[in-house]
Amino acid sequence: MTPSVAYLLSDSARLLRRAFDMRVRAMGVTGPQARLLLVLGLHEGENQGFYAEQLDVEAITLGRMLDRMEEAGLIERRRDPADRRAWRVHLTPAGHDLLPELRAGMTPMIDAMLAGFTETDRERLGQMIEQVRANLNTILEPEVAIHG
Amino acid sequence: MTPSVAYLLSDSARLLRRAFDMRVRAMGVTGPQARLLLVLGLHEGENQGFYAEQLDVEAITLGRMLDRMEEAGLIERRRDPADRRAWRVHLTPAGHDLLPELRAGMTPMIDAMLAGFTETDRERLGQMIEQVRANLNTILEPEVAIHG
DNA sequence: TGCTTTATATAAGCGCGCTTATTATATCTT
DNA sequence: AAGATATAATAAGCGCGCTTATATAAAGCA
Repeated sequence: MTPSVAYLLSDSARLLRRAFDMRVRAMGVTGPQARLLLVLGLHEGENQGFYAEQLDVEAITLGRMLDRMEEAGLIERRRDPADRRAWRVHLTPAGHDLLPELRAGMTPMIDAMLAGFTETDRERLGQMIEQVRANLNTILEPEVAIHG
Repeated sequence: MTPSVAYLLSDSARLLRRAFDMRVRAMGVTGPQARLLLVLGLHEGENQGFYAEQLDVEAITLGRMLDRMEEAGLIERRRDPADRRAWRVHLTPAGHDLLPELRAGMTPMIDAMLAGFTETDRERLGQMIEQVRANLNTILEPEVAIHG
C-alpha cells in the first residue's frame, strides 16, 4: 500500500510536532508556548493581535496562552500608552533566557529529520512543499468579491 | 527570507487539516471524527485499542471521541463476547451513509493541493516526505535496550 | 490453584484549537 | 459633536490531544 501524499504530509507533520513538543517540554514549556517565545524573540512589544496573526490562531486562543505564560512568569503585558484597549507583550528575563536553549534544541532535530538529504534535495523538498502550501492557501482564501 | 523545511512542513499540514476540517464539518462531523469513520469503513468491529493505534492517539482520547460519536448516532459499541473488558466498535447506518460523502469530498481537495504537480513530481514528493517520516520515527522511537 | 503482571477501558484535569457573544475603546461618517 | 462602525481583548463552552490514576478482567506463572 502506498499512502497518499496528503496522508504522509499530515502524518510527518504530526511526528515533527510531537518531537518538538517533547524537546521543549523538557525546558518547561509546551510546544505552542515555545513557538510564541521564538516569535517574541524576533518581534517584542507588539499587541496581542500581532502574535495571533503570526501564529495564525484566533485572538482568544492567544489571549489564553498569554494568561498561562504570564502566570508562569515568561511574559508580561504592558498597557499600550496610545490605545487603552490593547496590551503590549514583552518577554520577562526568564522568558528571554529560554530563547537560546529553544533555538539550540531545534537544530539537531531538524538535522535528524533531514538525515540522508543532500543540500539539493532539501531545496527541492522545500520548493515542493512551498508549492503545496501556496495551493492550500488558495483553497482556504475566502472568495474574492468581484467589484464593479 | 526562506522559511525552513520544518516550518513549511508543519505549516502546510496545518492548512491541509484546516481545509479538511472545513469540508467534513459541512457534513456534520469534526475532522478527527471523519478520520475515524474512514478507518471504520476499512476495519469495522475491532476493539477500541485497535482504532487508537490506527489513529496514533491514546486510548482515552479515542474513548471520548467514541462517546460523542455514539451520542451522535454515528457508531455503536457492542460487548466483546470473548473479553468482558472490551467493546467492539461498529458503524451505525447513519455513520455508514457518511462514508461515500467523506471519500468523495477528499479527492478534489487533494487535487487542488497538488495542482501544478506532474505525476513524477508527486512521486518524488511522496518519496521525500516518506523519508522525512521515517527519520522522524527514528527520532521518536524509544531507546532500544541493549541486551546481554 | 492463587499471585502477579498485563491489557482494556474510564475518570479527572490540563493545554490549545475553535465558534459565538460581549465589553470597552477607537475610528469613521455625517 | 453624535451616532454608527470597526477593532482589541475577554467570556463561555466545546472537541481533542495529553498525563496520571483507577477499576476490571485476562493471561502468565509459581
